[in-house]
Amino acid sequence: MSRISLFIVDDHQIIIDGLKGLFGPLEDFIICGEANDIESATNGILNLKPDIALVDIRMPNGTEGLKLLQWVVKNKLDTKVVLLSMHHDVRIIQDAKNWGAKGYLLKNTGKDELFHALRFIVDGGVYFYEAQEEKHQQEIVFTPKELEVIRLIVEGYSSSEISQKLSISDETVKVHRRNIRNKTGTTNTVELINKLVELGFPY
Amino acid sequence: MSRISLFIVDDHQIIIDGLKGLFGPLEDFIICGEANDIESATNGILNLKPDIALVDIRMPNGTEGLKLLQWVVKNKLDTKVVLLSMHHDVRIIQDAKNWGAKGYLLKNTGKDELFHALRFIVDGGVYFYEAQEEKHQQEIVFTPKELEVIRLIVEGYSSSEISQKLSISDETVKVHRRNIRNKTGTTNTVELINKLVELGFPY
DNA sequence: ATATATATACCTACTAATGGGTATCTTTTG
DNA sequence: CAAAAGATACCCATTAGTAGGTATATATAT
Repeated sequence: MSRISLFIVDDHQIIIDGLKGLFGPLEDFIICGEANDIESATNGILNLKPDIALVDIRMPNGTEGLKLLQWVVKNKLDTKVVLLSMHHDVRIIQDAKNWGAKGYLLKNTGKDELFHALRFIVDGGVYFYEAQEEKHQQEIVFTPKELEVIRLIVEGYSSSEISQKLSISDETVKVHRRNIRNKTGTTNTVELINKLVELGFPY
Repeated sequence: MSRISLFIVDDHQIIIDGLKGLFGPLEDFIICGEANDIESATNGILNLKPDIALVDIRMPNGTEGLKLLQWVVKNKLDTKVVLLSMHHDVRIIQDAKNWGAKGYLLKNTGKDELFHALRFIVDGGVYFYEAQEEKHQQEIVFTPKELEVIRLIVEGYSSSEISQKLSISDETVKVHRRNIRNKTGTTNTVELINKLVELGFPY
């Protein structure tokens, strides 16, 4: 049986180098390529046809890891995409599952769990990190419309701008903002943004 | 000559594992310990007396790496502290230099530069990353008062709260805010925060 | 089917923020 | 010394955000 070929995509070179060091001593893995951005990644994956692409979700321009995932799926490539993230983000995990990712791992995952997950995925499994009921802070659930509003708030748009983009009244936007503040226990937009970061939201 | 002992502090286990993999094959380095938080780090450094502590600046509660640096310096330990960061942040680099750090490296530094820097530091040098005149966006310089105001803005305080904390008029705070917005080319607080993140500011 | 959740939109009232202006005082720099 | 930069504080006007209310329609779930 041939070695499992890995392609690593991360904008932080030190993580790529670190993963190389991690996988170097292993008999059953080989890192066949790497990329620091999406364009290089698509080229590399097309040419090298790796078994697995290990992709950092958060890159300079938002969740580009998801875009790469979508590209792989749309092009019907055999490469299995495994996403790496700093945070446990239920929404992104759901998106990733829906788009056909084979795994979602946190960057503070230990190497043994990483190896286990990748071998499991190559054998046809999927491996998604699930928070183990750390319900000391009960999960905040936003409605779909609230999520749309949140994404525009964090971009810096005002309520009237958001109302235009969503084709609703600015009064409605204000209601959504109020509900979002109440759900998050915050009293102004900056506090809200800090809370969202704390929840691992913007990545 | 004995091997250079390294102690790694990072809240992301995968980076620790990655660095272990990186240094594993090297004859002249040995990783003698690791920690995911400040308390474990102080214990480990006290007991193991490593030559170098490689410390992630940004941890869950702000720039804790700087706190660890200060602790090492205040306790007059022989361990040399080298800071790792995601961003090139002139203010933090200056703080780090003032507090006696021996180095400041970006996480997207390649492994060869990392090795070179650490050997250089062990030999008595210092190694601070300097942006190589990427003056396509000219550096934004904030006055000391503006920096105080910025740090309170990003915490979520209103102008009147900031005025109380700084014992100045809220009208003066508004002036500082206006000047800060003008310097950064932003028109509201959320845009400002996004700009600051882009500049690598809050870490 | 009735209750719940979601989305919509309005109301009032108040506070905060933004974008201008002028002016004074101090410190630093040439 | 004169000029520039920094910090202070006020003026004006307008927009934006916060905090509460009611109300309606629709879809979802018990």
